[in-house]
Amino acid sequence: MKAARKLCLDYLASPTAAAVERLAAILVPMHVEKKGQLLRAGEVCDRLYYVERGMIRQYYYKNGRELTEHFACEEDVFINIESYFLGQPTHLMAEAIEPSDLYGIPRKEFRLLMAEMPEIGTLYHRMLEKVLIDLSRHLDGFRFETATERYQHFLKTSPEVIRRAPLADIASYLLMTPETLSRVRAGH
Amino acid sequence: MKAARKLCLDYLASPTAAAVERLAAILVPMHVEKKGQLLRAGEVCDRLYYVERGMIRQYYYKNGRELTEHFACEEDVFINIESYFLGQPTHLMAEAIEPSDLYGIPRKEFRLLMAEMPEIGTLYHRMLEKVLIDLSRHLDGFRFETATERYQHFLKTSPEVIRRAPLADIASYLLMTPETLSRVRAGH
DNA sequence: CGTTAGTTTGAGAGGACTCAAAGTCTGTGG
DNA sequence: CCACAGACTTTGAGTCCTCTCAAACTAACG
Repeated sequence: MKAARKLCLDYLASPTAAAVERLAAILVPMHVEKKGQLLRAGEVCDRLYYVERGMIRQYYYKNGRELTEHFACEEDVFINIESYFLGQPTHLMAEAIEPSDLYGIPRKEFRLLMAEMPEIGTLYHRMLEKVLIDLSRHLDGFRFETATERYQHFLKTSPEVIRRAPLADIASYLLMTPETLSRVRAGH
Repeated sequence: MKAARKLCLDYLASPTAAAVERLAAILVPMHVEKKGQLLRAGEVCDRLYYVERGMIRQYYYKNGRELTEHFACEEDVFINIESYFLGQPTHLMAEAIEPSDLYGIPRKEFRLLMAEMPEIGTLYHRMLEKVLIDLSRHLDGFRFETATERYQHFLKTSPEVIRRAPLADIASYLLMTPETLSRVRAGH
């Protein structure tokens, strides 16, 4: 209930009590230990996630290399974009970097709620819009920036992740090797 | 009317006649000549765009360099993400690469329609979902790929753009200099 | 048909990669 | 509570890709 209210407040100017209540009713609380897998390759992700506590890392494999695609911290919503939208088996996995408490929002129930309450439809719009903004800013940070600039920029926008996530994960997220990140960090 | 129907069919399994009609009523037809500016820096973009004919390029300046962020061709929807969602003046501009016919979907009218017809809400969801999928695939194409690989991949997924857009625009879209793209294309 | 924008080619410099090895941290079991 | 094994991070050397700067070439448009 508390999580549902927080979620609504994050995305709606003045959520109604009814919306909060109905949303709370479909939220699925989850707990994952450190290094626990939330989602494995090949599974279909039929829920959206809201992080209440901890930190989640979405990652996948490419040419035998593990690449981190996204970090989600407290109060973040994260989505397995292709799998959730298209209902396809995912190549994107998710694991907890820290012990984490999450809520899942099941796709089907969420859709039904939207059809019933336009307010929930708006909530979903806003979530997607935020994800889009974040993604497009992240992409912008890659355009003609050096490894040092990418790191500095990320340090400014997400100091929490820098502090709490393993270097190798941050490195692949910032499109560089762990060696390069280590040197960048040392100021070489 | 024809455009509204096409748009609905692109995103909804079986759009109702009412939805098509109401959508058609708010569409704003536009024509832009080659090199014509659709949107200038500092303006607020309060509409979504649907391309009926031609090709549009979204771009911005970074460190004195012009960077192409997105190409939109026939039947594509494109959005000025930050400006449209946040109502802020944009740094992202848009110009026509070819003479183009577009339709604008004004934000306010679109929102009102959504509140009235859940079907239109779904239309909007689907549009955002598609933009997200495209963006996330585009980003994936940048992770640890060489200039040659980025080009080959883009050639496969968007041969039309390669054929019709200027080399310099494609180059910045693919995160390389025009010189590098020229060499890549020549197979050096 | 000339002027200008766009594309190609060349040479040299530098950032980031790879492979390799040393050093440091962390957690588990004795 | 300490010691050791494995994971993580740092440092080093050499290579290669892509950048920059520069100039030649080509195409497009008035």
